[in-house]
Amino acid sequence: MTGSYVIAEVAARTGLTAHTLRYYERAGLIEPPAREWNGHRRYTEGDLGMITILTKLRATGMPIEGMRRYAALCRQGPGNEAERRALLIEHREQVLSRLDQLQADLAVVDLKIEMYAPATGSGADFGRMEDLCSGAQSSQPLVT
Amino acid sequence: MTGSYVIAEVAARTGLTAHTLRYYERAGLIEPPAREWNGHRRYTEGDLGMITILTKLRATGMPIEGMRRYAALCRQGPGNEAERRALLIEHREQVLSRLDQLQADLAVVDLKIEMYAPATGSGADFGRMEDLCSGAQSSQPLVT
DNA sequence: GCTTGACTTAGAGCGCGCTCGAAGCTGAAG
DNA sequence: CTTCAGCTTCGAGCGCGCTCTAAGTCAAGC
Repeated sequence: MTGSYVIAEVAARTGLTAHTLRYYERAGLIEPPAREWNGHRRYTEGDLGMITILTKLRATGMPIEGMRRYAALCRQGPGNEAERRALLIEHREQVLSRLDQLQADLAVVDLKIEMYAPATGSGADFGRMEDLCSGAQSSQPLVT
Repeated sequence: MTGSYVIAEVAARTGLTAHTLRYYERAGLIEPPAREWNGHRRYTEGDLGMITILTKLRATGMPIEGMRRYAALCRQGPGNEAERRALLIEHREQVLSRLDQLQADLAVVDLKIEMYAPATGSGADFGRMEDLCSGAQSSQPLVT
């Protein structure tokens, strides 16, 4: 029947390790799930869903603290959907600008790759590498 | 005369700190630059170019070790352009697949955002959050 | 002459996100 | 009864990429 998983099953389904799941729980990202009589965690389908969305937030670069805040809102129950939404939207904005930056930086790498291209008909001669990237950087924290 | 910078100038232009520049040097990413009589580093225009491309590699998620390998090839001098190119191309592949994954994960977040949308004409009723993300994950290391 | 500030070195410390180890309990299999 | 696998807790350790401290040198300005 749908809806009861021991930690190893959740690990298998979410791609996290059992260790990480416990860590997330300690960190306040996950509701402490119900326990069996012997103390073993029993995760519900809903837990699984929450964990999954958390992994997506993590995968898109949200720091643990942000996840914690989102999880706190969810735990508060209905009524704060606007806040949750705002949190996610702000995160999305950040991801999008990270994506933009990433593509810009990658473009420079691409240019460099072309400079290394074995002599093609296009006659790409070797410019000096420093001509590639002039001007001050964005002085951002170099987030990945 | 273009082409002589003390460390603070390089820091200003690259967005790195002087500390980080020295660290990169220690780590084998940067050629130890020439020194003035008093021991102060003097970076050339070429150094600046190299550092800049390194920051692009870093910004696109290349680990220090990869940068070190690229820098080593560059330091070896001409003749290994194919190798450098291959290294950069492999990196590009990785960045591109990271971008894909990032977009996929972001799409899930977007979906979630829509679920939180204030009641629109489209009548988005609240599905259960776990319906969003079913199935096993990619079990990837959750790279950012 | 003294202070200030930019540089030098070696090496320690930190923040993040896990990751792992040790010791202990339980239930089932041999 | 023994062994094994899988869970439990607590807390330490780790890898990465910086980031900072301390102590020293030198040059210029007041």
